[in-house]
Amino acid sequence: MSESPASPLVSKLERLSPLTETDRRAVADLVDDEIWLAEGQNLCAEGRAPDAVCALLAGWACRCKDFRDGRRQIIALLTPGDLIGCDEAGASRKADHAVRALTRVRVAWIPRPRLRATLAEHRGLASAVRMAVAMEEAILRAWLVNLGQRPAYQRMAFFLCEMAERVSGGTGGAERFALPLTQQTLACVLGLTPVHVNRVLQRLRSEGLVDFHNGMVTMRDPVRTWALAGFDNEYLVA
Amino acid sequence: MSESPASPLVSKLERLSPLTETDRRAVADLVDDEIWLAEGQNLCAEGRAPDAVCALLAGWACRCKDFRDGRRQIIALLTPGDLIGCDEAGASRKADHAVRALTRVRVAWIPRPRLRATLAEHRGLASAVRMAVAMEEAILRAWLVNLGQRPAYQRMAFFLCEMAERVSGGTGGAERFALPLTQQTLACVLGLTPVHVNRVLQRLRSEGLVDFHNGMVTMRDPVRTWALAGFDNEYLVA
DNA sequence: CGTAATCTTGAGTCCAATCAACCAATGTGG
DNA sequence: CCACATTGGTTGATTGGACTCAAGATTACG
Repeated sequence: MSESPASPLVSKLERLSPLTETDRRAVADLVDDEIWLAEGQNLCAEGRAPDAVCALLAGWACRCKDFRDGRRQIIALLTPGDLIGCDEAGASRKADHAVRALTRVRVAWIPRPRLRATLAEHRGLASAVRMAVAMEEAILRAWLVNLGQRPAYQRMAFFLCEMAERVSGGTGGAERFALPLTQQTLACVLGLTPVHVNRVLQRLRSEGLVDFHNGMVTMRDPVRTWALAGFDNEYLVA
Repeated sequence: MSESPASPLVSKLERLSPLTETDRRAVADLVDDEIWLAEGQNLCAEGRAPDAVCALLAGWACRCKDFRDGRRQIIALLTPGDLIGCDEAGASRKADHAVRALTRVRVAWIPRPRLRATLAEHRGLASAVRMAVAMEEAILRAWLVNLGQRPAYQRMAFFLCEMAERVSGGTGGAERFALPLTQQTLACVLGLTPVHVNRVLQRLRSEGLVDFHNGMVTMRDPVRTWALAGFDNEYLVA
């Protein structure tokens, strides 16, 4: 009811497809329970069939594939407003990866039947959710290309360009933004070692392109950085 | 009506979710037009919003991201029975990649409104299609992990394990099967150079694990190959 | 303050890319 | 039918990017 801090869920969906006032209210009614989770907690463990959908309201999380030897690959980064497990098929498949909080996070649980009912009733909302799913897939494809084709330096540049676009939410790319990840976590995202991540970041800074320090990114020369990375934000627009 | 060569579309969907006889007939009615396309032709070009869905009936295709400098990354391999562009959101987004025939292919065009109507009417069919989409996503995640975490030798082994599972269609992994790709194409799949692909394949053969020759794969020691690759077929089961 | 993360730096190694031929199979046209 | 071009595969030598190992500097935190 309190309209003050617009739900990140609403604002993210709204960016993808126009919502009516009724749609917006329906979103607010979706939530069953909201909780805080500490960094490192699983929103959804690997191997379990997720019975509920959830929405990330605050903080950062990731989809993460862990190996027995301690190595891990981060498959996706999730930011406030992202829906987790909203594709219906998810209910009947064992999760092939975990969803884990990278910071302290606020999570809203949504009973799957309620989501289904709401989406059936509100076409605009359903369309926005489909767009969200499609964009998450597009990001996944972009990451695959990034890992497959770009060397470390450009790979990092590409990733930072993407995050600048994503956190700005379509307002043309943030030039300074919070990215609450350690260099180790960055390594898990990019398929590099922490040591190499460190060197690559230093090089980006010394070349005057991007500055990552203490979880804050500053895009010092977006144009040259885009060019270096071969970045094109097309896949992030609705 | 002719039951003889079961439509690959039906059999692939059936593997994911049980279909009624009515469902099966509905699938047959979906198709608008069937055509042959030559190797190298685009089923869907990058940058175009695909107006129709299509099904691959015969031959192999891929999702492919091309760069100006000639490099390319293959994002997914498509085999008979795969649906292309069936996620509804696809209609309103510019494609961030091309879908291209890797061999001569037979393609069935499906008008999007007709698909929508059919899925609305046949819940079992809709469920199977959702499963197909979910599995394609799971494969994409597995590829990301493969590129991010495994060195070339194990990466190739993992890929071949996956393909053995996929072509066998759940019957326990083919030990000999056709994989109509050149070593260059394999390089585009795995983010390696053709030269290195060649060396890796030779090593797999000389170690008695897998033999790839002339578009035919022979899994000589599946157990050791799975172990080497850290392969687990969980993500490929419905 | 002391302990633990995280970040930083350096030296050495190795995997995979690059560069450059060469071979085999296929196909084309004179 | 044979010269020739083309494509895909094979091999070797060399280079370089990223990993490994190891130690030190910083920062965060109880």
